[in-house]
Amino acid sequence: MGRHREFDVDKALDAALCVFWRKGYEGASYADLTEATGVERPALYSAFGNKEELFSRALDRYYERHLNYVPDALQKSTSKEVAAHMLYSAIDLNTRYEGHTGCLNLNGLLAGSDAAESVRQRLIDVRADGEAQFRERFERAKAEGDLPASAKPDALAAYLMAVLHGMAVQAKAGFSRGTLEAVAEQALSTWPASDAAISARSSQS
Amino acid sequence: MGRHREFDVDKALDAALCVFWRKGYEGASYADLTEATGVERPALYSAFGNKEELFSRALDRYYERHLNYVPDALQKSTSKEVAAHMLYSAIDLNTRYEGHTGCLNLNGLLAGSDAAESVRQRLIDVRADGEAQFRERFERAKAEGDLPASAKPDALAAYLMAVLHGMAVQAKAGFSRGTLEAVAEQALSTWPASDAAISARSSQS
DNA sequence: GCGGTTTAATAACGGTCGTTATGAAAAGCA
DNA sequence: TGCTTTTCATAACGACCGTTATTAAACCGC
Repeated sequence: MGRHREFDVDKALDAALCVFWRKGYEGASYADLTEATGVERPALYSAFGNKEELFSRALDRYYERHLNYVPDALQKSTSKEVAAHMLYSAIDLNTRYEGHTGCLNLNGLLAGSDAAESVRQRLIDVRADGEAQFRERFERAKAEGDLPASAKPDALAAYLMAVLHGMAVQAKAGFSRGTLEAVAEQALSTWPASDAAISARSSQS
Repeated sequence: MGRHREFDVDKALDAALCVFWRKGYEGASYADLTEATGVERPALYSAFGNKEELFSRALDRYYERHLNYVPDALQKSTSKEVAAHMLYSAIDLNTRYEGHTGCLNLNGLLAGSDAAESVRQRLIDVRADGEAQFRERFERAKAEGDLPASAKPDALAAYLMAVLHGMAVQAKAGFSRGTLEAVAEQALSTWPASDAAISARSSQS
């Protein structure tokens, strides 16, 4: 007996998941959660427990619903296929939703409240500056023949930064799907050799 | 005229830098900053302005003092040397200080307050679980001959996750220097081929 | 319809956040 | 020594944080 619950627990959890995905754990306030879920705070507490438990539930659901390609990847017949499946699935996940890019797991360690938006933007800008330096450096290397003509300096710069910072961080910073795909290709291949080295190698065989 | 400043502005900024490095922007409170710097709040405000300006000053100093290997890397003669210099310098920076691992830039997007420590640990654990799955999968691939006997499954798993999450995130999660170095090696090479493919290639030449 | 039980919404709790008013202490100049 | 100026430490500010008492409303079995 007793009064019936008036909201859909699963839908509320999905809405909370999106909030955590976008703002991280600390960055997501109950004001955000009540607005996104349409459920008042005490109802969230009675349904999910405290904030940490709610986040834990959202994290579990994230792995069940959005990271469900991991088992598929693990079942591929070769390790390289496993890696490729993971990389391209992650790109898809990280860029599918415009509102919450990146990975919930990492964004929980990444994002802050709205009050820190300008700071985050500043960090993103500084990061982009660093990448631009490498892109320019690789453009120069390409002009000097250090890199083959087929080399994509922006993709190389993105790859190097991806190894430094991670693809999920790049997705959070608003990178395009195409850029992430280029990073994945580089991650699965080797660093390009110069045209001179290539011609030397082909003349050797 | 007027009273003289009783604390060293540079030392206070260095102390604040370490706090931001470890806890991120939002995660670093003025209670933390006053404790680390030994300077009371009003003095920090008069010397640096508000929190955002103090962080901006710390970020500038971080780039000047700790990321000063970037220009050196950019001056290397080949792009691969540039990448290698960056990768190994970053490993050194990310693991040099036990108190503030990783990268200040990323940790500003990563860390939260102490109250969220258990949540962060939870995320770290989940991340480690994901990596363990790939390590196990690569161990199986090694046993099946999909990977050569010289392959290091834990290094391969770390590499794949590094492409997904980034080296700085791994450093923040407490990874060893050796693991990061292995990731850098992988990032500079290609994915290992199976022993069968290697013998086929060598018999071809 | 009534009692017992569960949920709903309002409002408030103590605590901490970043920030600042306030008055005492120290320094240079007259 | 006084006067002015700057810095110092104490303490408080309003706002928001996560959390919860409190009270009204909705449901079930009788």
